[in-house]
Amino acid sequence: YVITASYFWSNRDGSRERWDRGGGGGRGSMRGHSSDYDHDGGADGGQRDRPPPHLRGREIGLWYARYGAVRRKQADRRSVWVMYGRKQRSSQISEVGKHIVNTKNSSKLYHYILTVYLSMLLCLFSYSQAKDEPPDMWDEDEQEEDKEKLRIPDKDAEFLLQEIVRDRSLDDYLKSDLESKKSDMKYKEMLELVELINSNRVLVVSGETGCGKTTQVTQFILDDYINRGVGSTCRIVCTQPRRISAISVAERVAAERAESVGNGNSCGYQIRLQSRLPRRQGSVLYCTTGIILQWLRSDPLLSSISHLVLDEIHERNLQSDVLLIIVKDLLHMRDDLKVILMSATLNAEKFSQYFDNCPMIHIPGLTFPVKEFFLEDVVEMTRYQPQNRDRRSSWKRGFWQGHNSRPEKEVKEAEYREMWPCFARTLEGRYSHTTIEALEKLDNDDKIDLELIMALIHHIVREDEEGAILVFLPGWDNISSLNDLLMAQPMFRSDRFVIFPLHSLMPTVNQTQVFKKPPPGVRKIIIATNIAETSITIDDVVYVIDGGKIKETNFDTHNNISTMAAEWVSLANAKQRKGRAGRVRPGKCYHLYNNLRASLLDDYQLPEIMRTPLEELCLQIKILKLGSIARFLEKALDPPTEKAVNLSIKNLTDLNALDHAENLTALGIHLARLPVEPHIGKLILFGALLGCLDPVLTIAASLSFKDPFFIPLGKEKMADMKRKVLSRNSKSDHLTIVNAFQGWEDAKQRGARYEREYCWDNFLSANTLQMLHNMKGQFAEHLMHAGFVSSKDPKDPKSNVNSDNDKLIKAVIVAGLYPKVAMIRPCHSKKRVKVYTQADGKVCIHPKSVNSEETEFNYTWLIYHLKMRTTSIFLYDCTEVSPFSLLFFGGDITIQRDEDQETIAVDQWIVFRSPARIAHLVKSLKKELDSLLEEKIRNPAPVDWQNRQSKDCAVITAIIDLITTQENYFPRSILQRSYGEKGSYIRALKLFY
DNA sequence: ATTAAAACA
Repeated sequence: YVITASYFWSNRDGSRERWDRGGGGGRGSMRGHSSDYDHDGGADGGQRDRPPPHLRGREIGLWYARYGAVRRKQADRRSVWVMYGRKQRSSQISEVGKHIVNTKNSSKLYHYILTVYLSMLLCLFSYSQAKDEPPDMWDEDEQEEDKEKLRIPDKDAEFLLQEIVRDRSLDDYLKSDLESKKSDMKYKEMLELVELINSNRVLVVSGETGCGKTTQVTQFILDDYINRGVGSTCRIVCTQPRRISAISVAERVAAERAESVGNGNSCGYQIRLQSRLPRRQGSVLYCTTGIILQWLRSDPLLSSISHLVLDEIHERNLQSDVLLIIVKDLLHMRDDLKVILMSATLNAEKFSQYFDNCPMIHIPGLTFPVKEFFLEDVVEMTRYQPQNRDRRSSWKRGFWQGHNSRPEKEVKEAEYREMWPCFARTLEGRYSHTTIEALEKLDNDDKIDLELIMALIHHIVREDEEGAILVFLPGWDNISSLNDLLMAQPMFRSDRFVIFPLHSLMPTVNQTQVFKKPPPGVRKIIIATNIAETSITIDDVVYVIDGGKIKETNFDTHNNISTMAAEWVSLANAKQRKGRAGRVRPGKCYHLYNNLRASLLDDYQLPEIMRTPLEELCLQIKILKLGSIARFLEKALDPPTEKAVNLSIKNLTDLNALDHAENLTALGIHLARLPVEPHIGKLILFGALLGCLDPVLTIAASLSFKDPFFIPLGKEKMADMKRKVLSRNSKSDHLTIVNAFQGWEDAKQRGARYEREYCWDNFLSANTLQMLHNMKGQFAEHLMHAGFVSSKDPKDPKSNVNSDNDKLIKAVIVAGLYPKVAMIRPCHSKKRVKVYTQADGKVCIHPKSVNSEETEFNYTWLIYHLKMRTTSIFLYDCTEVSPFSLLFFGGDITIQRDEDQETIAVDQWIVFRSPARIAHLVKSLKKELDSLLEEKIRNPAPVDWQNRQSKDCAVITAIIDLITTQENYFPRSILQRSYGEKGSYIRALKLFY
């Protein structure tokens, strides 16, 4: 059963506030007079639900009357057709009530459509559009408001100083208005939604962003409980995919309820390391999905929760998919739990089917209409002629496509090629010949045509009204090129334009400037990645240029490697991008792909659970005691492949986190408890055991979150240089971060001014550094609870006796990240060294790494964390490590004679030449260390560094001494010989001494 | 054969 309701509450409160302040452009209340009266803008534009401030007395009443009529007309018009289901199939609803509508699977499924009109809700709930901006922008806005007031003192004075005389007609109007709201049928119908929730255990609520489901549904439930006098039994938790949205939604809801967030009020939020909790009973909590997954560890039934609302599940994040599996099982154990799933319209049905065809209710969004154009329209209107390109790009595409794309994509591509001639014929007559020719040319190029985007921007600037332009591109490269192209033209350099590149690595993501509406006559152009699809919302965008591509990571199980490549967007992406143009007024969206391509786009991107390594998830499944990993994951909405699951289990077994019966080992339990992936967890444990906690936690935090460096556009080389300086010749990206972090701590201690200066000078993000700092605290707390350290302070001296020992820190990185090892082979003919891994053969050090141009290494081995295939296989971060660190903290040691050489090898492939006598000594010392570490893992206790007699201390200090001083005993390791074998290039390297 | 998508405990 599908139940469809239409709500007509004002969803544009946010835009109203903006217009009030805007003054500059469009139909602002400050400047509009008559225009506020004859109000098509009342529905589509400026003022939404309050009369303009310059109206007086009776005029206000008249305004309300008129405005109400316009709203109702709008509501009627919109309610006639409710878009429903995939591919814009629509179901007609002729009247309020229940109708049976036939949908796709007509033989199986009939849908009840219940329409609920709630147009008057706008009076009861002041709702405004959820925004995802960082909170700091609000401060800016308040300043704006102040300025605005100063600028137009007479208007304010007029409002303030007017004489108040009793106006009986207004009195009557106000009274009847209030009563009609109270008794309105439509308000009662709102209660039907609540009843639907009360009478079903699972409900799918579908609606586009901007329909208000996130802020309203939770409040409906809560208020219903309170009204029925059972408010104390209601405890609603609503999950959000992003930290910022959890906070901003909680703030909005609190504001609607005239309360502050948290403080034991009715609404609060909780995200990692930050919370403002509401009262325990009769409240709504917004939290990130990960929070719930953590709760499950202490309360597998979530027994105190009455309603679980999962928002934005259509995004198909790893965590929300996992929570869905758990919730589905949880319903068998908790018959009093209510689950509300909130999704975009496009695939809401799928969630309903997953929960045994649970009821669905649809809430139409009320964003402004956005006119869509496709490539053929864009070419026609710009009369664009593509340049002939050299053929190298298509050769390269062909070369990598087989490697980087999923097979389904290739099938789609073939289908596209096959249908192209037919499609081209349908264009004839409707489009000019030059356009069709241009389309054919464009079609043979896989790259996004930035010249075309330039032409389109020119066209918009020339022909269209004012309003910001947002361009979606897949990555840095494109953003940078388009920025250069624009900046090459004097027109765009003039003060009539402001251009913001937007990318997670660029400092612009933190600038409030980006969100501000520019002064009149100035056009804002934003060139962004998909960061502007969901994470960053810029309200005044009116024109969206959708480049049509998006970078997607994937996991290639065949070659066992993560990949990233630009792919065609999904329909969901395209829809989301389009929606970005309709936030303040009707907008336009230009898709840079043709209609044939559009018809072949996937509905959605592949769910994350099918694209990512699953090790961490497997540990979570085990610690939550959810049974067999494979059987659990089979229950997913879209299960990962068996191969991917088995690979993860194998990796965990190799890591000694799981035994062969798939049970958590002692190590596995510790790793599962730490909120990081298993390799990072191991890194953290070793940092604690070897007395270099603080720097190692910095590395762990950075690897599991992100590194704190910004890269300003156009200053890439400068940023590289700054990192190189901070590396202090450590030949390590990881120690570079430690140095940067310590520098920040020192600067911060000297004062806020110095902190700012330090971050600015070194291209560092203070926000990220602060987050890393907080995460370190969380890790240390875990370690203390587990018993590995005696203090929850990462900087406690007892945990940091060896923290100044860089060689030891590098060895700890080996202990954590092994077996992610690469071999360096100096290349004398060329500038750069060559790097190999066992499984991939030749790889490259990513140019961002401080080691990318390094030629003088002390050792021939690197340890890395992130390896990904893009145009080549890159190691994104790496640290040079010594043979002893590999011998002691790497895998199994074998000693053998190999072609008249006595050798010692780690896991058979990291081979060093060494006399058998020394090799056996190393092996037995390693054995001591292993048993000591195993004992420590079984019975965690801080190492007693004071008592040199204790066995712990003796073994560990011996090894630390060896690692620290080995150069004094052994000359530099030298590559002696290497030979290739099937699949793996290099097998042997020998330590010469 | 020189590069960077997003997000979370």
